Amino acid sequence: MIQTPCRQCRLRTLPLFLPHTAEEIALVQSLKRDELHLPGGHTLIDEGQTDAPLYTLLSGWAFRFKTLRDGRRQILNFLLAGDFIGVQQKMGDAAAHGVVTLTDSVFCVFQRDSLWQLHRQQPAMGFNITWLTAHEESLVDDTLLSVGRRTAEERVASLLIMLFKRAAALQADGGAQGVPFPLTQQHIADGLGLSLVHTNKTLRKLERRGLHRIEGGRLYLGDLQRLERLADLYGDGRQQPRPLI
Amino acid sequence: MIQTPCRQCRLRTLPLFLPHTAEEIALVQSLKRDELHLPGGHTLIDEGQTDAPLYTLLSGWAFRFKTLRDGRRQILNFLLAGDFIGVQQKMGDAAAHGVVTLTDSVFCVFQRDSLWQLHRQQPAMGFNITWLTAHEESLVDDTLLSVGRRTAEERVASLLIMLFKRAAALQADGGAQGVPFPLTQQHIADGLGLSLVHTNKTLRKLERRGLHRIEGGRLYLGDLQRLERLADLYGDGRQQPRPLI
DNA sequence: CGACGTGTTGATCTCTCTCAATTAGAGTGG
DNA sequence: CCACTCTAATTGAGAGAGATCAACACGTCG
Repeated sequence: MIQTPCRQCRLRTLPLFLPHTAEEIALVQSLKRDELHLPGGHTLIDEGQTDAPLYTLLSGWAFRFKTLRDGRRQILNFLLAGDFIGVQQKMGDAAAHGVVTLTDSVFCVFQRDSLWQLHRQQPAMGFNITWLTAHEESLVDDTLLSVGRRTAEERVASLLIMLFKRAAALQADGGAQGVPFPLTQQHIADGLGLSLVHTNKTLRKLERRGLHRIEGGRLYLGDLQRLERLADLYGDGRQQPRPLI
Repeated sequence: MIQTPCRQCRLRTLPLFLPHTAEEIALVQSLKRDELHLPGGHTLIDEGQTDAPLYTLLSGWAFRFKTLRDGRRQILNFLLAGDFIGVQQKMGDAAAHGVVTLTDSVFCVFQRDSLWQLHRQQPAMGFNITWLTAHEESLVDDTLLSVGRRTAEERVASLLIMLFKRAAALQADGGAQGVPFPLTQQHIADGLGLSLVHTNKTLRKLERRGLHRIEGGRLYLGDLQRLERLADLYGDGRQQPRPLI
């Protein structure tokens, strides 16, 4: 088990993340219990699990989801490097959603009371976590708007744009050569409240219009402007810097 | 303008809210800038507004929403007494959603850096706010599951149950005599991603089956068990105590 | 009393779902 | 090296849940 020291965390070098003091980093390091490597397609947290710790996604892709008894599944959002997992459940609560990996992933595992320790010992980090949590909610808000009020074409377009931008922000080249795209069409469907078949047809339609291309596990956007117009997405100054822990 | 002292806040007496120390309450009081009284149907925050302060809903009902350019509207969630408003936008950000009242409402207005002051001076409250924010996200998660994967009947049933439970928790009688229900069918439709007409037909269908009744601005549930089964809602230990600030 | 907001209902229409079948690629074992 | 199996993508056809269009009822209010 290779332990990455927080001080040398690859994520810290990205412009996306806030700088932190040595004390802050040392605190985070002291709370880190383990590093968990999972292959793609594996369960990190089961729906209803009661004892899930706090995680951070160090590398890879994953997603949060909920299901109905008969198996209908809704993906709540996709998780990329730097995202938090498990802030929701207070100690003792059942997880209200499951988490599954899309790719080989590495998670930092934190002890259960980390959230409290962080707040208590470094209020500035606590404040950032509140804000991060609120920001994650706003991602779900966006999806809810899509699923509730956009047509299939609009939904697919906006999802592609969102994922592209998030993934591009984690790359040095900013997505010039496309971004990794490990989702199957079933994941897209479950993320947008669509059926698999209709998702496929919609995707093909957009592709034939030259709006995007998915190939070899990578996503390339053809005409961002046209996609954004289709999705009714505002030019979008939303892409905020997200502090790491 | 009547200023309710936080120490005597009506909400504090409800079992729903956590106890707080005198220092905590004093701090909150010191950060409170104003009290805002709005009639029903009024805008508290415009979509895209950049300078919204932090609010707390002291009494009344409101909702958060987003719209597309052509006017399609999605209600993200309904706000009841005790809810926070505006944690999302960091200072300087544009509000990602609008907020409008459903009934005459009273808001506590807090200065912009309150969130930070709370974290800095009372980390325990900061921690609670993080958790509250995460909890609010889980409400949106629930709605997303509904809108993405439930049929119209299931959606309506689950919304009625959710609102009933939330409203009942704010009442002394726990909803035995029904709960206030200030939504129009258009609000329900916009909260569930349905059309107005179909919402009406679905509502009538459930009503004819004796599952609920809306009358004189109050909601009465006929058969909670049957409604929950219809909505595919789990018995639900979810109703957590929510700390007030 | 007319205008307006809200609720109700019937009649289409259509977007999306479901069912079914086919193709392609990756992996496995003989 | 080749059947065999599995998963993912693709496409057509028919069905259906929910949208849209249109009318009307009812209460409130200026």
